Amino acid sequence: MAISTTKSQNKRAVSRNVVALNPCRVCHVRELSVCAALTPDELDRLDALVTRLRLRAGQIVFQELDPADHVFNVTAGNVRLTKMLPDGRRQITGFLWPGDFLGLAFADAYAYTAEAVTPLGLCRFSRTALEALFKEMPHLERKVLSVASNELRAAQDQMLLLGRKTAREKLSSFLWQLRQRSRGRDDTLDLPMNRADIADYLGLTMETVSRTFTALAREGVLCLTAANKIVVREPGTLSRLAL
Amino acid sequence: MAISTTKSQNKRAVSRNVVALNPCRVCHVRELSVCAALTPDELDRLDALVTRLRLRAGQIVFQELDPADHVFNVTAGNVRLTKMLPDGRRQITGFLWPGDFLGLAFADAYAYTAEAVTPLGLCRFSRTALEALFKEMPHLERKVLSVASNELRAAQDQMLLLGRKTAREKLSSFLWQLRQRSRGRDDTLDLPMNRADIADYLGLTMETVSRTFTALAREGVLCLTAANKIVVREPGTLSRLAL
DNA sequence: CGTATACTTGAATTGAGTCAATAAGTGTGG
DNA sequence: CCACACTTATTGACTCAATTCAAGTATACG
Repeated sequence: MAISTTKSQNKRAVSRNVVALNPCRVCHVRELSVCAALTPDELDRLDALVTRLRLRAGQIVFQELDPADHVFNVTAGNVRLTKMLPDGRRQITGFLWPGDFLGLAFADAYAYTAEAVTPLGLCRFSRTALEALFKEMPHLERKVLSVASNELRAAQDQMLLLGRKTAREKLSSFLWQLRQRSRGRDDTLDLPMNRADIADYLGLTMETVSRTFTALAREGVLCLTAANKIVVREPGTLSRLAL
Repeated sequence: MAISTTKSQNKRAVSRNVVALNPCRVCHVRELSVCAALTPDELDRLDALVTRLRLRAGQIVFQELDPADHVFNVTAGNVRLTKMLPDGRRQITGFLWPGDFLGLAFADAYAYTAEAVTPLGLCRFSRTALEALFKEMPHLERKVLSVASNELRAAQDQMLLLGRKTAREKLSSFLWQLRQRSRGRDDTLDLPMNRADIADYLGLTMETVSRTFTALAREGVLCLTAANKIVVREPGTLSRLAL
């Protein structure tokens, strides 16, 4: 009778005298996510509600205007959030990373489409179950409010970028943002998304993104060791360009 | 002994057997604001915490990076929320109207500057007092979360606008948005803000905004009866242009 | 009624986009 | 392991939407 650590909705794991590990307890992104607000016992409650999903790159988590029935936590991989105009012009409003919360929209329908940029791991919760949990765990609701408030701040920064920065400033800001997030590995950035995604995030074209990469590399600020691998050679210059 | 309806922190008004009106009870924007979530008794509690402020056009409510000690409700007039780059380039991330909530940022500092566009009426609450109220009135916290979620949706729409729409589409979207908000008066829009504000909201220059107004008027979509008074002549065309 | 402010219009410039051609990866099957 | 197809990224030449700079023209205000 081996202890399962990967299957969800494991009844045994929630029984009060089992010290052993339900998946939520050993979750490696817990401290990065809304779940950081929960006690071990509360995590057991949550574990009973979760459905774990795996998606391949390019698959859709949900589409704009779908009924907003679920919320998610990203456990692995990256998500892009996109909005489209009727003629196909696309804006990416954000990229998500492991630990990020997805589906925050207390409305009937999602306001954007969420797609897997890379192979993806997700924890899915029904909205109604989460809202029921809010009643018993006000600190969880507080945590979600603080997530919303952070997203709002990020959205305002992005409006400044989209409305007022040049192509070079936009790309520098983007790279600087990535560098801040992946505090750890020296100065090598891995870009999980392609040029078109970066362009649609920054309000540019793929060609302009490519040209700007080349220009920054020519000037010695960056070094492109591969299309998706970037070494920041002059962090100071990059941060100055990012404003 | 006349009943005061304008002075705040009126002890008499909160005593439980006074039927008469504390300012919150007769507030004409209550149903538009977070206060709509509160019962009359709860409004009395709130009334005891509020400071009412009047500002002149151009005055600053708070600045980016100020400690975020207060939250506000707009009771009259309009607010602009701005972010600046070091060299003075400005992005307006939103305009507020009577009933709107201001200061949503569960961080130490405000993420943007808030300025009066017109003469302004505000209700001010200390953040700590509000957060204490959350503990007793979870429906108030829920309401604030729903406000945050609406702002997030608006921010995403604005990112799509800034990143992907043309000048003509931007201005049409802006006017359409105003028309939706002021559902009521036929098709006359009053613009409280000047051309520079509109430009900084849409990621354009004043000149481009002005030229685009002229073009839309020349084509018969609009009529500019005064610089700040616009009659929408062809709402269908405008909505199509707005995408 | 003059002066400041806000808005409009014109002419010239330019940053980023479009269209088109290569180049560099990436994977597949022989 | 290589040849082929396919996708993704880069580069070049040209275009254009929006900006910049510079007058003008309303509008408001003491």
